[in-house]
Amino acid sequence: MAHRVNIEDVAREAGVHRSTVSRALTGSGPVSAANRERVLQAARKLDYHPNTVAGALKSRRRNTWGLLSFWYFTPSSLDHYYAKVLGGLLDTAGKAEHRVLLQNVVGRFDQSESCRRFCHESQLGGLLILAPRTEEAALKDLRKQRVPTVLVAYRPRDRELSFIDLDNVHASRVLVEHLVHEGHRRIGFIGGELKLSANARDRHDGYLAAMDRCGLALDARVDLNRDFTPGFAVQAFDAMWALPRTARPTAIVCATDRMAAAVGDAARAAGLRIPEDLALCGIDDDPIAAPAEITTVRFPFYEVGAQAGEMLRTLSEGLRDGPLQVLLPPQIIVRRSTSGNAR
Amino acid sequence: MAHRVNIEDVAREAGVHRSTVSRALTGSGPVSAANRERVLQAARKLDYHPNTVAGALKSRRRNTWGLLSFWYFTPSSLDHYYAKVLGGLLDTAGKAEHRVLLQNVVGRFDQSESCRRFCHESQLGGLLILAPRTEEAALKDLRKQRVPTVLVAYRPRDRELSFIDLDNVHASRVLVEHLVHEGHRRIGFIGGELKLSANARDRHDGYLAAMDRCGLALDARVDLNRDFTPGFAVQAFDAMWALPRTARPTAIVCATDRMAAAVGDAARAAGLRIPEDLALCGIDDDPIAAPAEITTVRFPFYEVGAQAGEMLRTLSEGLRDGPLQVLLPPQIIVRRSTSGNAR
DNA sequence: TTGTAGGCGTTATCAA
DNA sequence: TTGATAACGCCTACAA
Repeated sequence: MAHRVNIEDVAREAGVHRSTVSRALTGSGPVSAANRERVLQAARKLDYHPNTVAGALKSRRRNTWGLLSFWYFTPSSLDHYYAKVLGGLLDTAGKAEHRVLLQNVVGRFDQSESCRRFCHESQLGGLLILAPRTEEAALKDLRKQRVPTVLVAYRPRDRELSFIDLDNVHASRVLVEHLVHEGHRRIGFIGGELKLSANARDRHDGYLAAMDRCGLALDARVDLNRDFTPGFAVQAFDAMWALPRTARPTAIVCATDRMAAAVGDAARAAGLRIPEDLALCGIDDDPIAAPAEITTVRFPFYEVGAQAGEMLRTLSEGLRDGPLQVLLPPQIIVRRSTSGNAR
Repeated sequence: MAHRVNIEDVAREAGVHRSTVSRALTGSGPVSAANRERVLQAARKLDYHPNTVAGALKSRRRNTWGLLSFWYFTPSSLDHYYAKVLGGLLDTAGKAEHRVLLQNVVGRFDQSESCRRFCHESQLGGLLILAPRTEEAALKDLRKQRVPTVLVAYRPRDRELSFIDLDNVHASRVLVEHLVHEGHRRIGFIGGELKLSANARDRHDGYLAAMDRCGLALDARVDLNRDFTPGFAVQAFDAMWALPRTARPTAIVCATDRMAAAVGDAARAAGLRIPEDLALCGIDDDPIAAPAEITTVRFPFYEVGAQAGEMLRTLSEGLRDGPLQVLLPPQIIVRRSTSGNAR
């Protein structure tokens, strides 16, 4: 291993004591202008970069944030979501002069143990947890650690935990309102398993809330929920189209873009024109949505990461006592599947 | 800040000296069975996790790898690529008991300075650089640092640098051979700017090599290269279709899936059937390729990250003197756009 | 304004 | 096999 230049080398080069070098470079104390200049020159000449690891050890300042994920990097369209969240976090971390350390855990694991190990071993100043499913029991004893923790893209039942999540209720609400604005009155919904998935529930709740707010009647025959597969979506569409003409919806909100795309294909195969005979929209802004020209809502993943970082900063500076809880609204993207005028 | 249990606490609890605790936990020296047991119990009881930061400082062992990226996390389909590479790297790092530290630099920057700072400040044991374009000049003096460095998804001119990249030449070669196998003889190519982009050159080179190997004649009128935009792809297709009937290609390899999709739309609009009248393929396995049913090649991004990690390990253990240079071949995915039988 | 001394938590090197 | 001691590179009192 080559010799790494350290603070002592700079001190020798500049002809001062190492504590003067430290003060000059961190600005943590008084230094004469002449000495500061000498130190800066020496540092530049020797290409000195302070060892922040050692610095953190002494100063007990924790300038590293950890991102602990329980993620399967399989061929899945969700990977872009991971990357964008990370991008936002990295930007915020950079501005706050914090490093970001990653750990991914797959398979069987003890979430609580993973968190504690990660925090302690790496001396984290903050922890972000990115997991499709989070074991809340595991998180309870996390608060005993004094490491600020934020759950990303997961809304815990325990109201004492900080989290940032996407507002799925808002998503379907906005879509229904858009459809109403386009003149639709009979609006159907095709969604996921309400009992198992909080996402499915939220997206469905938004539909119900918007229908209610707009004064539209609900009809169980056009509000079908089972799972997020495109296959079910097509079945649901077929069932709706088997209804008497006047009972059929003129527009359908699907819980995902992939479901909407599948319904679109089936509808076209049945001779329907989109959006003239049937308007369609989905949720997620999946890569499939743009080429399929499906109206959807896009979640601000980058913002999730960026704000998660801000939350850590707020929490660690003790600016807030209680937990921080944020829901980010999605942005609607109108495409041809709901509007003849779009694009 | 709450008190963190340290090695001294464990020593007191176990009734031994802290150096015995260290030896017992790291296995770096002799410890009696009885004492080892006592130490392990005490550690478990106190929920002790060694501060790896302090340990690394003393032992001068560098157990952190850095991933330095120059990446724009913009709404781009390339983000899934970043995530998959990262996934592979994290898995390898986990197995090697290394942490992964991230840094992303956007905008104007001095790559050389970024690298040195990152390595030194964070005491990295290895550095991965993930950048669409890498300043090679900046990397030259990186070798003076004794930090093992691997360029990811970039093939430098300087043959002394270690890198891992995707085999773009192989990609188009495989596609041409597939088309020949399907019976095509007149195969066109639509690609990017050969002067500016190494990717564009490689993909074009593979086309030329495969045509040559298959004994097929080249025709400059059906080998058009300008840029990677779908707009250009459509122009190129129009130009090819303006040719005399016998000069037209029966199949076209596009340098990207997005270009292929655009050509497919234009061709269908012109009344052609895909693949009967025109076979089409692209490269990248872009999210658009599956729904558009376009034959393509998929690059093993996860493998890139995983192998990049292995390369760092090899380099840091000094198992190899020279640079490590790896090209990973893509995998062809046959879809309807080239084969009536596919799917 | 500067230098001295001590310690952050761990591991390495001794001597016992 | 164990314990004492000295680092690692830096920061932070405090004293000069």
